[in-house]
Amino acid sequence: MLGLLREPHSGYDIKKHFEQSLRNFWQAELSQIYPLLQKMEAEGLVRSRHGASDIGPTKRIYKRAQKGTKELHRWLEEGPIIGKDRISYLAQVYFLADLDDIDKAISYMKSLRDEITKKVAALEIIESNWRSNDTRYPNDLADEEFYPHLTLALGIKRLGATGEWCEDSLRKMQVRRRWTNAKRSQL
Amino acid sequence: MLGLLREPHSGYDIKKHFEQSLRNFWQAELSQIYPLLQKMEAEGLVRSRHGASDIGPTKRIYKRAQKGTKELHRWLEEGPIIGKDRISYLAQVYFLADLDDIDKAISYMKSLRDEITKKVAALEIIESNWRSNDTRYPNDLADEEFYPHLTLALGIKRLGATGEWCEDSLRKMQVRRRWTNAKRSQL
DNA sequence: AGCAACTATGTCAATACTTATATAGTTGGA
DNA sequence: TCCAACTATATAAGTATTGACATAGTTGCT
Repeated sequence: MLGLLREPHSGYDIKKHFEQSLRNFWQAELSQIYPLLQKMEAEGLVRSRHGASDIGPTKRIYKRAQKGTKELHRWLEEGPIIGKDRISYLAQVYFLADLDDIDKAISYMKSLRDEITKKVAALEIIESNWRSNDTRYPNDLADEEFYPHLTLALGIKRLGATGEWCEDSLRKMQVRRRWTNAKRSQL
Repeated sequence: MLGLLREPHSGYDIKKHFEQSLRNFWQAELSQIYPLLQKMEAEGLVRSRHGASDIGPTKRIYKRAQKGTKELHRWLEEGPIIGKDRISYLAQVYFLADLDDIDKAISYMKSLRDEITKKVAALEIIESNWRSNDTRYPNDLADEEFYPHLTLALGIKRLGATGEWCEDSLRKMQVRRRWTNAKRSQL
């Protein structure tokens, strides 16, 4: 949130950023955003002012204070935070054997593949819009776009790899099913 | 945890599983594990008994109850949980421009690359041990090993892709630095 | 004997996060 | 006119998670 508040934003705006560009690696609900903004203001990390809205109630616009910028830079200069990734569906794959039903496991993997395929397609559309909207692409992107674009590229690359892994796993699972059935009919 | 408790384990054992096989996609602290085991026992999802330890205090051994198995299967049959992934370092990359210092950004990316390289190496060692310890590899793995092995394979594949992306990004950043410096000296 | 490292269980306080709920104005369509 | 969808802020209750601390036995090294 400190990163986003280099530019002035309302809580509602911030939520939109989480739903759009940040969703590949982080998410937050409004009910987490609003109290956190208040807390950060109390700590002097951000400052707020009122802003009119074209529509709906008055906005409260937050912007990072000098102290907030310091804190953000401190965090960035600590170096990469690794080993805290969380991928929920892998926890499910890990225990798929428990179902004791390879057909259920295969349909799980198929729906995972389908979801991944959808997400890759969605990200590729975002990327192609980026290319066409910005004639300077790719070498002359502004700083504020360069790094977000890198994270998008990784998102696409990782999802692509994950999709391949799904196909690969499905093949292995199907071999396994045939093999298990053959073994069973020998009894 | 319900997945792990198909076999009897103590809280301490479970922590070790999180540190070993599960660490690529989930983690948990002992201070989360112990209270959760108690809660799950109160809910009838797991049962516990006492077990002697070769060393240290008496263990409390938990095992999944029928109700816990039902709950696990319900969760697995809900289908893949997607869009809740969390990758902390990408949040940092996204805001690297804020540092306003491409050299700092480049060293960030270099240390990210180094960490990724280390992790790939570590996972590859685990994978090669798997191959050599199990002569039946890869077609005849037991069910309980087949799916964990799939998640390991994805971990390696994704980290590999991430490593490539780091190199790629570093190249782009270095081009960018030269370009920015050239522009500056024109002034 | 002392100490570090490891096994083992647990609590407490604080922070992070989710889900449900309340409020209220605007826009556009049926 | 009503209703759905969207803009906009906020709180309450509950769950998840982390980090610090407390306790205690064992092993191996110095």
